[in-house]
Amino acid sequence: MNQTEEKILEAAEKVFLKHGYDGSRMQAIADLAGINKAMLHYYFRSKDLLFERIFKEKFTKFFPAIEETFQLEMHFVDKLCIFAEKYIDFLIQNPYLPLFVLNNINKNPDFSKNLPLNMPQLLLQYYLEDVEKGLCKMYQPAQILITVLGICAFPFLAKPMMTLLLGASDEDFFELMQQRKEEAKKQIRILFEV
Amino acid sequence: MNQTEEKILEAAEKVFLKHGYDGSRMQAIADLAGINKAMLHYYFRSKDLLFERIFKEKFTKFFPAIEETFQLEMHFVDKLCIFAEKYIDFLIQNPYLPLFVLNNINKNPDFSKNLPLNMPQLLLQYYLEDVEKGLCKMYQPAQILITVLGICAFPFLAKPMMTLLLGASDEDFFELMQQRKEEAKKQIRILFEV
DNA sequence: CATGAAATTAACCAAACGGTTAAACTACTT
DNA sequence: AAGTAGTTTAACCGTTTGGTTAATTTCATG
Repeated sequence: MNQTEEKILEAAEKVFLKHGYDGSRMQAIADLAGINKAMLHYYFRSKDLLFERIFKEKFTKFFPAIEETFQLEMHFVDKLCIFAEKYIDFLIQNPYLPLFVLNNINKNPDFSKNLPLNMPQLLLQYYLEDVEKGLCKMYQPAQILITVLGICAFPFLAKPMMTLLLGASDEDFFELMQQRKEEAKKQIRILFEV
Repeated sequence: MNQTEEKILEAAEKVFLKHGYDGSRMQAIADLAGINKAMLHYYFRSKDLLFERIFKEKFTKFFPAIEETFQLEMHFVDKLCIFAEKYIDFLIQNPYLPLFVLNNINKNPDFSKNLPLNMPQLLLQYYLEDVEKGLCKMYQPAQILITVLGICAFPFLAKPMMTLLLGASDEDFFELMQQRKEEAKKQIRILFEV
């Protein structure tokens, strides 16, 4: 890929993730990329299209491919624990992803509707298999998704709040999330194991 | 309070909650209030001040006063269950509150820092009392806050996502949150009861 | 009913915004 | 060295934005 194009995408990602669509300025992206504003339009035509480019990628990453983990031969609960740990690890490196994605699903649900997304159905499918075998406690499918995603992603949605409440630095939060991995697995076992 | 002032505040609340600070237009607020745009500045001077007025109120509501509930003579877990039910009931009527508040804590942490807020310390204080008495499982204080708030508030942060995932209507989501109250209490008991 | 302060409006303003244009620069081909 | 297509820039454009102004309306008080 073109070097300039890459610089633009890197800058756009940072600016959009931090300020959201409405709060982002094309000039700010250009400045961060160290190029002229006209280049943004030369490569991506419009703010909308540049944003879509970034959002699609982030949306996909926020709902990760889970086949690899969930095809393993083990109990669903164990798969969930592996997933949780990996997912939290990923979010530690992308702490602003959840708030960004949720905001833009909220703002433009019709656009998000057209993006490919099979993670939730897949997760529920594997879940129900184990429930039928009596290997996993029964909950309503919707509650499963809320609970699992909430355990993993909520801390990151609430990161600024936690910083406020606990006066925690970025390093403190990082440490907290390291511990959260164990906490998440513990909770998942308590909630789902028969 | 002045009738016009009230109309402005009602309109501003709706517009700001839906579109956020950056996505909101003073003209849109004026239109919704059915008045001239200059009136906004006549009563509130600037967009910033009008927004602050709304945000302060929403921030306070998002971290509700919990003394009343937690001063009751019962186990902490039972208090938590009462709190969770009341809080979810409140959020059912204010579903966009969590995303709004979290976004603006994130955007302007310094401003939020100056707002009064004792709910978290209070909650932890009551928690630790019961832990010492051996009436409640031991967790790290920070994890308590994340877990409890996450159980209650995450579904509302994820509302647009859930709508996307499950194709749920507003009524479906309302029904889901009614059930969530029982789910939340169940989870709290499983997680905290000795 | 006169009057003056408060409330309300239409018209306006400067700055910021996303986007365009035409010219200039770069690098490769012949 | 001339030509050419792709890249980059400075300057510009029309619109939108938050905010202001001066004039008008409203209304309680003497």
